[in-house]
Amino acid sequence: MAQLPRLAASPIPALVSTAVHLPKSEQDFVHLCSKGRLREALRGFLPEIWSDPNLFSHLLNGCCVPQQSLRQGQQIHGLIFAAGAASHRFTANHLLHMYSKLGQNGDIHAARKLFDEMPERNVATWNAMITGLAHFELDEEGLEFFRRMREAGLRPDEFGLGSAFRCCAGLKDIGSGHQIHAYVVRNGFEHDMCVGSSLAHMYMRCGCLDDGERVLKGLPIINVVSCNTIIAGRAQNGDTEGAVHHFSLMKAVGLSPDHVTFVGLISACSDLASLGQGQQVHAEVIKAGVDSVIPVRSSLISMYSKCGCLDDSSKIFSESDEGSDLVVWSSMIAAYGFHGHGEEAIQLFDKMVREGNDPSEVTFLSLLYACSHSGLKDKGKEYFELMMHKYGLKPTLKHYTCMVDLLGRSGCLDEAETLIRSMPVPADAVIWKTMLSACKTHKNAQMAERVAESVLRLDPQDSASYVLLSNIRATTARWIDVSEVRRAMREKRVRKEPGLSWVEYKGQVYQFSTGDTSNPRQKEIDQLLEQLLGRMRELGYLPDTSTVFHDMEEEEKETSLAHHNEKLAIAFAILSLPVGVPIRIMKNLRVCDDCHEAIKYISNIAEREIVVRDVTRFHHFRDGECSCKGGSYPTFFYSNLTECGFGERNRVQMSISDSTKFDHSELVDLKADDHDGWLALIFGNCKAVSGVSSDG
DNA sequence: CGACCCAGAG
Repeated sequence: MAQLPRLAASPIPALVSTAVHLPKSEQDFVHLCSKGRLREALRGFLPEIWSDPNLFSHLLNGCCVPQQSLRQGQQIHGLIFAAGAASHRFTANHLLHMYSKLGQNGDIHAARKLFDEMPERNVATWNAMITGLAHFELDEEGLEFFRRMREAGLRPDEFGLGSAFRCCAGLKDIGSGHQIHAYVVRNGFEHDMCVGSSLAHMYMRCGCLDDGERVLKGLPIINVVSCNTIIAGRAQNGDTEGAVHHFSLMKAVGLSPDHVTFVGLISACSDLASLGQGQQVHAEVIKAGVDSVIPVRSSLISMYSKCGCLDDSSKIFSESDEGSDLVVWSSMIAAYGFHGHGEEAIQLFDKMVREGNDPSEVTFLSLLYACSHSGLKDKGKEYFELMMHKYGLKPTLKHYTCMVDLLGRSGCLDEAETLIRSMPVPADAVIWKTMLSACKTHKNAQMAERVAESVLRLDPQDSASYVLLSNIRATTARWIDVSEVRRAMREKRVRKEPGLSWVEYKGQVYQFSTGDTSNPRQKEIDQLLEQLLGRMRELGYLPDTSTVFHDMEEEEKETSLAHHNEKLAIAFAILSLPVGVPIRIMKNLRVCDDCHEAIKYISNIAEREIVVRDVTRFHHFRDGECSCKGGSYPTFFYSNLTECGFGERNRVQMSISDSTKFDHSELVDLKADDHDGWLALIFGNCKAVSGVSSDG
């Protein structure tokens, strides 16, 4: 609980010492407050403030402008307390709102305490409390308060309704959403822009895109917020094309996109790992002048990292003048983790703490993830302790899963299992699956069998567990048990999601599925794979058939493995992409163990850099090593712009270089509205640009 | 007092 500052007789020296401008009128006072310049506001109005409690509301609003500290809000609270105005309902509502709205800096416990102690509550009181709970993602409690408010005989207005929908959205609780929607219709709030937008947002968050868009169509006008709702909604539901389409639509009707628009678009681009698209949007961001807005920055950092351009992430991070924003730090820590740069993630974390920022539980999650994926077991354990004991943060199931991953990966299987059994939250299927993959890595069949059963208790559809159980039992010749597993699979109608890989070539995306032979260059692909396989075997490669059902013939198993979708995609890429361009593959599942091993060999034999982005992370293969086992890693440079950004008809002289391999010039056209070209310039990879020449 | 947006395990 936040402590009130001691103040007694002398009023808050810290707040009044450095005033430079004295407000003369109440209007001045309000203006200064609204800009967050509270010291100056107070300095000129100190006498009056004691007798006019209404002035406090302006001060409290001033506490909520971005970049204000909780400390300052507490000081104002102290002042109000000293003035005896804390129980004034109007002021108290503002106070509640201040604690609720300071974002990460807020103090929802303080808000809650105030709420509980308030002698009388009106609709605004409840609204402020529900808004605060929604703000802190305490969605369940938020809805609970909404219900209590109605039980108390109060009629929720448009303010409370918006927050209630936000809670439903957070919980993906479409049931409550429907109920509150009915209340909205009955009470004539359906044409309110704010209610409508948050209602539409709720539907879209729950996956009901059409319902959401219908609500927005029923609103009296189209504005930036309603467009943003659609764009973000489509983006979150995987409809990147639709999001981009609505973006051009809103521009066509003359609405200027704001930073929220871009945040939605940028996340859409990282979901698709579509670098070219992301760069275009980045250029638009710069044009719109919102590139220094914090949420935009953090989503850009994340987008570039997810598209494989860690360098660009760190460039954006280092350009942040106020690198002090927690989310920006966390995004960068996560970006390092995503690429297996655990040491850098730790260094950044330490730096962040040294500069006086308190990490959140999300920061710790990213950090633990980074430790786990870089094999930094002891560091991970150290930070887990730090999180609980120094920062008093209660680990969530996600943190425990990270720790199980960390311990399991490094072979401490017993310790990992003990952690699952002793943690204060109930285990879910995911944490047992994590445990299972550790058992597999460290070849502990006995434990794996037990763990696989735990997984299946919680997720009867998990095909990997069935395959594993069946194979373990087959190796110990327990044939009766094997048929039992098969029967269970049939009964539960377990189906495996088919694995897919994608490669981008000349602006087109090629898709590959295992055993697929529909590619026009299939003959060449097969030949190349055969050649590669022969060479791989000479170098010591052995197919790993442990993930394939035991009852196939050995030869059949190997043929199946040899035509896994990722291998097909890589063969196609080797045939198509020019030498020196990194091969970038995207996958819908995790890269399988055999392919992971095989790609190491291929990177060596074909002398290619291969970057595989699977559902969880990046694998950078180079010279027979993968970054995820602590090896070296390549970085992306704009040398591959020709492949993923520039059209073929555009030409300008630019020379591209990096510190390692590439140093060459090429011709591309840089027109005034050539966003990619700008980006190359902005990122400084382009050393020189000569005059624009015509096509050909 | 308000809608839309940023970091996140496997």
